[in-house]
Amino acid sequence: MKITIKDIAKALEISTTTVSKAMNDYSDIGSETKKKVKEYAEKIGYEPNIHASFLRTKKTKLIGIVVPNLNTNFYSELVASLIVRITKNGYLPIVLNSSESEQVESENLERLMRQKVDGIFISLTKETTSTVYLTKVMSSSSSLITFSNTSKVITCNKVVFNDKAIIKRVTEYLINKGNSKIAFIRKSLISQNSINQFIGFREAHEVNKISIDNQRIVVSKQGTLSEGYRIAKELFNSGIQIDGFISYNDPLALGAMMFYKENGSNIPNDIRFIGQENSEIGTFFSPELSSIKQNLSLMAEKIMRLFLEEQAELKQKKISPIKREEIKAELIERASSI
Amino acid sequence: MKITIKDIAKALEISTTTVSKAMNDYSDIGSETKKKVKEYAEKIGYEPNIHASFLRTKKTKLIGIVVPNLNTNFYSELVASLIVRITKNGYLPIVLNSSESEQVESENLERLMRQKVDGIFISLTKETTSTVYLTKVMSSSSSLITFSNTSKVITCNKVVFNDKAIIKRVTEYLINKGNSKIAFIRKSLISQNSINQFIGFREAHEVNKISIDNQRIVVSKQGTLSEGYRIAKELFNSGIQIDGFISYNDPLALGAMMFYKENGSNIPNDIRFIGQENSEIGTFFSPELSSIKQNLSLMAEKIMRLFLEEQAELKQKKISPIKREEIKAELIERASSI
DNA sequence: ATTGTATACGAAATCGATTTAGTTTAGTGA
DNA sequence: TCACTAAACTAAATCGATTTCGTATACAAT
Repeated sequence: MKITIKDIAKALEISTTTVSKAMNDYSDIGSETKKKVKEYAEKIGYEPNIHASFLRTKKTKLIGIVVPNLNTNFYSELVASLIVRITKNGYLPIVLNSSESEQVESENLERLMRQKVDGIFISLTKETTSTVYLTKVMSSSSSLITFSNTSKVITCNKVVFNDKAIIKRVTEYLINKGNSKIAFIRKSLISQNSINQFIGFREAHEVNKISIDNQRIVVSKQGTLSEGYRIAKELFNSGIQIDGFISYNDPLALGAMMFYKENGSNIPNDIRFIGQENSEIGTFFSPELSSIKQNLSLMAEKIMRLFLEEQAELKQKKISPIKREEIKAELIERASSI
Repeated sequence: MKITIKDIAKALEISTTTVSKAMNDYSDIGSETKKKVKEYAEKIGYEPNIHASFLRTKKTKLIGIVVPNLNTNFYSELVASLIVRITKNGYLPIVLNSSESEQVESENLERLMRQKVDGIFISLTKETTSTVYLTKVMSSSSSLITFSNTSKVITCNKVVFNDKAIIKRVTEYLINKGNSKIAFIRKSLISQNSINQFIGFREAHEVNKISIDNQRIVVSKQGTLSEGYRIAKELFNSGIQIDGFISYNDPLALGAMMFYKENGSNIPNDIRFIGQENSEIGTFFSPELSSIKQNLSLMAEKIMRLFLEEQAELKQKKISPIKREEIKAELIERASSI
C-alpha cells in the first residue's frame, strides 16, 4: 500500500498543495506547518513518487554511466567509485556497457535519453569516431560529461588523465636510462586517449632526437596476457629488436615480459617494461612490473562534482560553461624498469 | 521539443485514447488505425514517456542489480552479461555495489524499492545474515531474484551454481590422487555460497573416511594474490603441512602456489592447487593453474529468463511459483593438479 | 475608514500517458 | 421492422506529484 501526499493532507486537514510545498521548503509555507508535515511524513514513511514528480519537474534523479568495457579492472573500479558518489548524492546509476562497439554505444545513449536521465557520464569506445550521438545528448535535457576517453572535436565537459604528459615523462625516463628502441603498445589508432599517449611518446623522442621505428608501434585489441606474449613473440621472430616496452595496461607488459624472460633476456638490463593501471598482479611477477597509476577515485570525484555544479547552475537558470579537468597520473617504479 | 500522443492525435484527427490503444495493440482498435498511428509515430519519432505511463501501469522497465563487489572479474563479467540481456529486452539496469557491507546492501535495496524497479537481481554479501530487507522486497511490487550467493532461510527465486557438488567432486578428485591434507580457503563462514562449498568439501572427506584438520580451513576476506601468499606462509610457518589447496578464486591459489614454489615445493607432486573462476592469469603461471569454471553467461541468461517468465505470469494475474535453478560448474584441469 | 502589504494557505490546472465506461455505426437474425 | 450484437472509437477520470494564480487574514500606514 502506497502513501501519497493526499494521505498526509487528509490527516493534517490541509491541502495537498501545502503538503507538497512544505516538503519542498517553499517560502510561502509557515515554519509550523512545515515541521508538522515533515514530521508526519516521516512518521508514516511517506516518500514522494519520483515518476509522478518527474511530470512537472523533469528531473528523474537518474544518471547514466556508459563505459567501453565494464569487464576490466580499470572500468569496473571506476564505475564502482562513481556508483558510490552517485548514490551518496541521492541519484541512481544506470550502468551500460558498450563492449567496445560504437553501434552499441549509440544505442546506449538513445536508451538513456529515452529514460530522461539527468546526466550521462560516458567514456568512449576505442573505435568511436562519430560525435552525432554526443551532440544529440548535448541538445537533450541530460547534461553530458565525457571522461577517460573522450573526443577532441566535440566541446563538452571532460575529465581526463594527463595522457600525453605522463607518457612523455615515462618515455623520457626510459630514454634517460639509455633505451632508444622502445616498443609502444597502444589501444587503438583512433581513440583520443591513445592518440594523446602516442603524442607524448613521440614528443619524448623528438626532444631527445631519437627516431621512432613504426615496427615497434603495435595496436592490441584484446589487451590480455596472451596477447602481450604473442606480440613479443612476433616482434622477436620478425627480428625487431627492442630495449624498452610501454603498454596501455599491465597484462600486455606482463605477457611480453614472460616471453622475453623465457627467451633469456635479462630484465631490466636488456629490456625495461612499464605497464599501466598498476594492478596487483604486476607485483607478483619477477621482476615486479613498473606501472602508471591512475587515481580512479579522484576521477570519479571530479566527474560527480562537475555534474552537481552544473545541476546547481541549471537550477539558477545560469548557463554553465564547458569545463575540462585533467588528473595527473604517476609512475610506480619497480624492478622491471630500474 | 517533446512529442506526445496529443501531437499524433491532432495530426491524425483521432482521440488520444485511440492513439494510446493503437500503440499498445488493444483489440478494440481497427488494424487500419493501428497501422496509421504506428507509422506516424515512427515518422515523427514519438516515444512514450515512461514516467507518465508508470502512473497508470506501475511498470518502470527498470531492473536493479545488486552485487557484493563489482570490482572483481566474477561480478563485473556477470553484471556485463546481465546488462546485455536486460537492455535487449527493453529494460534498463540500475547497478549498485554493496562493497561487501550488509549495511550498504540494505540501503541499496531501499533505494531500488523507492525507485519502483520492476525487478531486483541480488547476490548477497558474504556477511549478510538478516533477511528482513529481502522479505520487504518480496512484499513490494518488485520481483526478486537472488543469485550466486543467496540465503537458505528465505524462500524466493534463486539461480545458483552447484557449489556443494562441484567442490565435493573436486575434493574427491584430489583425494583420488592421494592427497589427504587439503587446505580449503573459503570466503566466509556465513555466506550460503561458502557454506555449501564447505559441505561439499566435508562430504568428500567423509565418504573417503579422511578426517579434516580445521587448521587447514582458512577464511580469506581479500581474496588477493598477496593474501594467498600470506596464508601459505602462515600455514608453513605454523608447521601445518598440506598436499592440496582449494580456494574460492584464482589469485588466492596463485599467491599460495608462488610461496610454495619459492620454498622449494614441487607442484603438483608435493601440493596440488585448484582455484576458481578460471581467470586468464592462471594460465600464465608455471605450472598452469587448474580452476573451477562457472558459466556466467548462462547464469545471466537463466536469471533474465526467470524474471521475464514471472512478468508474463504476473500480467496474466497468475501467481508465479518460486523457482530454483542450479548451474553446473566444471573443473578445468591444468598442470597444477595433474 | 480605506488602502496597502506581508504571510499563509488552497483550488484547479498541469505533466503525459492509461483505462473505464460509454457511444456510435453497421450488420445480423427473427 | 425491431431488437441485439460486434466493432471501432472517444470523453473523462485517473495516476501522484508540482505550480500557477488567487484568496483570506492580520496588521500597518494614510
